[in-house]
Amino acid sequence: MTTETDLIPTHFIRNMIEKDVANNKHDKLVATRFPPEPNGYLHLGHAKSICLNFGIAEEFNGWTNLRFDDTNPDKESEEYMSAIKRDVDWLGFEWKSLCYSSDYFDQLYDYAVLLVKKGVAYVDSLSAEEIREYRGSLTEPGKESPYRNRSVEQNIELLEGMNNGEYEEGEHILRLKIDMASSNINMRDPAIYRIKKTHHYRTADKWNIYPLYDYTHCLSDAIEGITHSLCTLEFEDHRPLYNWVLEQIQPEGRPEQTEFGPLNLEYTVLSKRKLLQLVESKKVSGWDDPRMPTLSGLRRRGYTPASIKEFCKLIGITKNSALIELLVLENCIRDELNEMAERRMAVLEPIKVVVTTWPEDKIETLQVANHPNQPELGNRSINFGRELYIERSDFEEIPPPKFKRLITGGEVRLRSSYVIRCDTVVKDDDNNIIELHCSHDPETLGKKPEGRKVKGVIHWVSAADAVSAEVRVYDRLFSQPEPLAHENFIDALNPDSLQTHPDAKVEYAVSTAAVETRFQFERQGYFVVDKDTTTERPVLNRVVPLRDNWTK
RNA sequence: UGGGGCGUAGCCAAGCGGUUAAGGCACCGGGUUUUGAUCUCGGCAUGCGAAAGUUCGAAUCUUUCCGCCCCAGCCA
Repeated sequence: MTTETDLIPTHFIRNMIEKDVANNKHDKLVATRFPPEPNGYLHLGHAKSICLNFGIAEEFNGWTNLRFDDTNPDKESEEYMSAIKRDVDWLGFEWKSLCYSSDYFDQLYDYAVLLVKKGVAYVDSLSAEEIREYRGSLTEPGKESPYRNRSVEQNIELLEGMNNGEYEEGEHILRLKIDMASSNINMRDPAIYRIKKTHHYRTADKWNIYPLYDYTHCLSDAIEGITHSLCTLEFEDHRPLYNWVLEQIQPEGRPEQTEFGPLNLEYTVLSKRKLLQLVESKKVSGWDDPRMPTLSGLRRRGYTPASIKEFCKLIGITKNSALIELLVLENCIRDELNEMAERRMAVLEPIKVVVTTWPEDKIETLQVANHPNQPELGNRSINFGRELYIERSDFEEIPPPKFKRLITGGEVRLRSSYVIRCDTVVKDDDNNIIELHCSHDPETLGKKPEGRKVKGVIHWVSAADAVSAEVRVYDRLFSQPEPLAHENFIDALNPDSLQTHPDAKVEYAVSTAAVETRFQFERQGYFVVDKDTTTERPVLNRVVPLRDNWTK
């Protein structure tokens, strides 16, 4: 007997939080936040963070804020914000408050003035290049800026001037006065405010200066009363700075940062910058291209929220930078759709079959189960007639070994229907197969044929009822398991990641389905109705093929 | 050659000094099957990056070594 707790895998962050709650830390409150910068669409890496942040808070009866870390108006936009909200919502998580770092700009500025007055922040007037030189290197300490010891009055005046737009971008910058010789480069007087005269979509033209991440993030966490600030490993080196700022300012909240390993997935890239590059260079149709690892791409591909959450649960939370096999993701949606999706038949590359033993105008309506193991999903009617379509690849004149489908003179079962035998192959002048003339055995409907075994079963659609559709078969976006290991990841793109079947034949019951309806096309895989679909012409995307243990 | 992390099977991942090192995926083999699917049964680390050491006892503690990742944005 499995219990709820058996299903929740344990990990170091849950262990830590359990301990915190047991020790009455933060009054037993677990408050987290998901803090994306609105500079791109959310992807699977974010899904991992979303599931962790929202999931763990939910488990401990706490709450989670959705916070837009909007401190760099050059790269951010409202389009990204609404896409992010839509995606988090689609996954099924509810945020307690919708927050914006920009809502704290006044407070952040007051804190900055406070730091200047305390003598732990100063306005530097070195150029960006000089600052880089002064910063030293990984092995050499940095040296102090000549502007480091300006008086408080001077610093305040300069800071106000920066804020009032009296200086150009790059002329001055506000830095923390920490330690230019620190072995941790983040502590070598990090910049906390830069002049940027960009219009901000929320604060308009109020500010000429914008705060930087290290300064903004910890304070935003504190202001919101976040208890557990969970982020990825690359911020580990920033934790001392996170704590330093909070100690200086002593805001009410005492959030603590904990880092976990990022998600890497084979045959894809999980980096907003890289994904943006794919979008801008038109290598994909957009952020929601079904090949993209974005949540909107996965959604269009046919993935469900449950399948993505299941994936996040399976991969676990550790401090390893795990590289997950693609099939783990694929199995998640396969398993769900195997349970849920109604079966249909569709022929992607049709070849016509004429059942010569079937009367010209006879139509037989067959009742077919929508699911082999779930009778509650009911039946549907499909017609059998003299002319049918079968898959071109299901017929071979010269069959390879162990071929279980149709061959000249051979028999095969038409799924849910009769056994047919191929008598004649009709070809055109160029030796292309035009159609197959077959005969059926009327004694084989719902019965095994007598005196012989027919081992193959193939799918089909009746020509009279078939609806022409466009079926898009997607494959992995990259042909290399680690695209970023290449000089240029663009070179690792899979040229065959999309194969379109413009004249597929689907049974009628597919053509009436709503966008996002998912089916299993028997023997082939799972497919979803795309938003490009029209009443005249259904468009379907392949989510994932069925498992295939025989080809290799 | 500075700092911060990480190394348990092909891929994830439990394990926190005490029987034969959880589990999942993949893989291999058997059964069922009108989807070469599903389902089902079984197999799959004398070994925990390596080497020393502590201990009656080590994946777990110590030391050294090796490998991989991150950090020198006025990005987040």
